[in-house]
Amino acid sequence: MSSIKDVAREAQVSIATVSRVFNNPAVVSNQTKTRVYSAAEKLGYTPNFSAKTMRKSIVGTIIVMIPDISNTFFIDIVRGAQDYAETRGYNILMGRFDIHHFDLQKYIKLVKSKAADGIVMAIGHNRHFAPVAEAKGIPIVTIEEEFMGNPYIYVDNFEAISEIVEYLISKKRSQIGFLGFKSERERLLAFKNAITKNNLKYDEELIKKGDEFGEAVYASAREYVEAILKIGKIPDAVVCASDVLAAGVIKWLIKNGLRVPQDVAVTGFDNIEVAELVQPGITTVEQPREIMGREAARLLINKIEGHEVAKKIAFQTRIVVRESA
Amino acid sequence: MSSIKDVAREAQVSIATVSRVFNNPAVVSNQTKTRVYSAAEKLGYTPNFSAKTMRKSIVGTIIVMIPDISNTFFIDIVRGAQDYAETRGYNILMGRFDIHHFDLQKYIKLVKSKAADGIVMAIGHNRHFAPVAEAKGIPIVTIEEEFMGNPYIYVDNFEAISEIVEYLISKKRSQIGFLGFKSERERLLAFKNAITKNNLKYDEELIKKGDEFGEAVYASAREYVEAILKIGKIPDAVVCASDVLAAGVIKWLIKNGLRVPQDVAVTGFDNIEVAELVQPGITTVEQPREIMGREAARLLINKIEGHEVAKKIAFQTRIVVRESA
DNA sequence: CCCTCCTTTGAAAGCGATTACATACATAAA
DNA sequence: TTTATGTATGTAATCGCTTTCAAAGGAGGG
Repeated sequence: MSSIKDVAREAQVSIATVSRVFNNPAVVSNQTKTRVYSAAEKLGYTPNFSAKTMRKSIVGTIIVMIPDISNTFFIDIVRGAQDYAETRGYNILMGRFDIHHFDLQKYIKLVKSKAADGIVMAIGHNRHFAPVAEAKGIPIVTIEEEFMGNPYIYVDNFEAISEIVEYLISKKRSQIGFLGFKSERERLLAFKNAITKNNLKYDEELIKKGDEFGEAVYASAREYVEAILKIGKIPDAVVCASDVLAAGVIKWLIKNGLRVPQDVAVTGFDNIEVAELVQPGITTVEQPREIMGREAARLLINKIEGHEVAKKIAFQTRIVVRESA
Repeated sequence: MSSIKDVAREAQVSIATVSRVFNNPAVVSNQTKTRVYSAAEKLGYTPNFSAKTMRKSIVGTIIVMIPDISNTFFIDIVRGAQDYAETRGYNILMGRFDIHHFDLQKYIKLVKSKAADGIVMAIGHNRHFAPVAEAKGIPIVTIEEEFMGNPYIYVDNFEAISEIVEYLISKKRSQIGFLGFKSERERLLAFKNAITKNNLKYDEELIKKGDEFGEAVYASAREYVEAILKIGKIPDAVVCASDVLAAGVIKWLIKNGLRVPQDVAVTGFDNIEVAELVQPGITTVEQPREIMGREAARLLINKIEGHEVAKKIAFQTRIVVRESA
């Protein structure tokens, strides 16, 4: 590939002038500018990225880390972040973490070595991270959970779950079960709180906290339905901590001859595509995922560029009513 | 941040020695090595990425471009690519293209400017790309479709659709409809071919090629079901070009009082999570998505590193039978 | 004891750009 | 005409690292 030197020679100017043409065109005369442009064109010149960032302090790349679940929830966050990053001239490097890949250290290293400028960690609720000494001083923004005092974006789970429970109560449901993963503990706490606040019975037998990761969604829903069928205690509503769980529960209820929502109402969480695709459609809680991604990117980039940023930003959820409840 | 110079001073050696310790430790004595290591540790030294790649020809980053649909199909490809890339020490830069973001040029530029080494384009079937002059000479591997003579990974849609049609015939279905997007034209052609090959009637009224992008899945399925209901010609099976379409079709059939699969069998394509979550589960065609992603990354990285690579690699699909057919 | 060879290290060039500083020339002000 | 000011360009230092080449010192062979 041709370098700035080649262009300089071709255009018969110094390399400084060539550099100016691309970075500060205002200061160079029109005549030279055209000479340089056509030389660059002729040689197919593209400025070398590494050389540039070696002199500049900002690289123009941010890392977005998401858990390794094929969950549209996180994908939308990435999309939002990317949309925004683009407008500020930043690229997105995909990061990942799950039980198998706990690579925070690796990404921190990428930032330290100036391969990227900072990290958005889409943590997900109640996945906890021990502080990492090396992470100090590098720009980080998290989603859903605080991490080492860095800014974060979140939604109020307590309020959301509370709303959905109250919605069910308004529909005359009184025996309400809950299904979620352990990692969604906050949603369970919120559920417990909402139940007792409204003077309903918090029935441990109708509660299940799955232990698993990723693939286990389907099995977990099935086990839940089979368990309540076995003890013969059928709730008139089930609050699920995610839409996929809700879809699974609906599937197994119907398979066992129960009607949704007539016999059992089911609610989800997240409002991903699935919620609309299944029959009956799932009543769920919508979180502004893309916007959360955007905001995370915005905060991060502002931080990178040295501006003062908010400590935390909360977003409102919204109940989307479909047929399942 | 501290540089190689600082470490050199701290360890009382030359910068050349420090560099050797990190790149070619075999040639330096144990004594010096330990001195350098502890100096590096003490100063929190991380080699600067840009400086390094300015001297080396390989950056260690590949771009994976996917269409901007929240489709787990593409996400799995990215995951596969990332899994593999990691083992070779490469990172993934997220690229994107859709009607709104046709940014191939931008990514090509990233490669030309040595911010990345090459591109995996997860094109998707029958999305066509006009050749791009600038793309010449840069390492590219595509998925599902050939592009400018570059290597590509694909599955045989013809065979897959043919198999699914024959499976339906074996289940005594004879009036078979098709629903797909325009972009899935090859699957439609394959469908047509399979129908006529088996001496069934290819009935235009039972075929719908949606025009839309992204969000339109749900509406498209609904329109299809309403259309066949209106003309009163109910097929005994519907082949859908994707699982989300199939889920939508099932939903609307059930809503209109039809039974799946008793009245109408429905098949999908891709075997994404949804296929298992809905009731009835969707009989579909599985593509080895992650593996395709891996292979794409492998081909690309080999190409980047100057090895000879295959021209194209085909993968086998597999029918996953569930309840919907 | 001298010569050769090997191991270990340092000096310095160069990768491709940005940018502070200097210079040259033209123009406006005195 | 002389001086001050501004515009356009060039020179050279610098960013952090890799790598070639050379040199120093020790070990082994004759």
